[in-house]
Amino acid sequence: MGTKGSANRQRIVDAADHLFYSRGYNQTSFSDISDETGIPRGNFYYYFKTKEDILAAVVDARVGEFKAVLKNCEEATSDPMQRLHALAQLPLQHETQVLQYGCPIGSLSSELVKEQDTEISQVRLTAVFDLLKSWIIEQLDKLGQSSRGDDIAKDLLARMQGIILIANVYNDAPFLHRSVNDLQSWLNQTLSN
Amino acid sequence: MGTKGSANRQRIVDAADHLFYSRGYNQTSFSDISDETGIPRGNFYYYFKTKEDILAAVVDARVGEFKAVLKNCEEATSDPMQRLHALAQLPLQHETQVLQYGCPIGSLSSELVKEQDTEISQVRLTAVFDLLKSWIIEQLDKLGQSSRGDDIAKDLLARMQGIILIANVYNDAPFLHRSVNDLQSWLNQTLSN
DNA sequence: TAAAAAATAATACGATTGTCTTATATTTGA
DNA sequence: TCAAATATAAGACAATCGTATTATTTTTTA
Repeated sequence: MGTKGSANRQRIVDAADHLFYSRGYNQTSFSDISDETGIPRGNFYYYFKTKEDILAAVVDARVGEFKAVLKNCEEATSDPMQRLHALAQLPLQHETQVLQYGCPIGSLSSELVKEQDTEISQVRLTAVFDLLKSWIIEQLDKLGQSSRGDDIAKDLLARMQGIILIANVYNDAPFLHRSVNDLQSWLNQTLSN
Repeated sequence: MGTKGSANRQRIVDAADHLFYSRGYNQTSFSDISDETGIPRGNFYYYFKTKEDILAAVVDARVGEFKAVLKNCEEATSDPMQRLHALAQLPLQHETQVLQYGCPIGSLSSELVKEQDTEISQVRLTAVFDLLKSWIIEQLDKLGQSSRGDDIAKDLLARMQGIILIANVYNDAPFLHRSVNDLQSWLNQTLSN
């Protein structure tokens, strides 16, 4: 798998990424990915031994995507507070998708956490959450909140997840906007101590 | 379907309820329900025309379950504030299941909201959420919060969902307890105005 | 108690699932 | 340039899916 062929592999991952998000992991079949990429279904085995291997590649891809997003946040401003605000506002930048499909991390996680018998690595499952959490803690450290860092980070993630879930289920754009706004007030209030 | 037979129908719904919660709707097959009930797989058609009909019955059952829970809250105390606190504490009463499988409403909703092509009634999807929301609004009315009722109700639901999702994904009991506690502080603070 | 209705059992159906194999084409390196 | 490695294509595989049908038993009702 040297120079070529990586292209097709990437196309599979891209299609799977999109389909896992819009339809869910279990509801996405090899045929679906085949239809979207034009690559024959039976050919996937050359790139991935199992469907879970595709999932692992998709999770890795999302980790990469979010790393890029966070890097953007870091380059936009050096103020940790503004960075956290940027993160909180992230759902608004993907409003249409969030309202339609929810959070790409949260919805996938809540689907995969139910797969008890299969061998979906728990490490992989929370990989994106872990990335976000440690980044948040980094910012909080700079704000002198190192003692409460872990708790506040989890709180922020939980709030974002709850907001997105309700906004998604009810397809409620006004709620999403108002709640993100409230979330920012909460950030200001919580971090002013 | 007079006197008898309702028993088997109910057993199917009960098994499906449990399996949809622990494995998810799409990951639960007729064979799974058959294994759990002992009722032959091919026999389900007698009681339900399609799998979605079973889902509808399960959603109806959960609506019934939550109505009973809310009735309990009402009988325990007549104070709307204490009732809301009881609701916020509900996840702790089902701690083990919540940590393992998440919220029976939230996880199912976030799974079903991705089924765009099929004809899963959106009304049914949010039935339990709607029930909870209107009950919360009722309590808020009595607290003189009728103007902000809808917003606060959604906020409470969103917060609970976010807490449960993070607690579930990380299987984090301490976070669940702390967050429910924080949620109650928030209730007191929000409703003291 | 006999006919009608309801319930149960068991099996079959076509379609689709993820996986795997084989055959052909393309690219690479000596 | 020619063998070796890589990539692509296409189809077959058993298993399982939700659904449907038929036959038998049980219950109800007149």
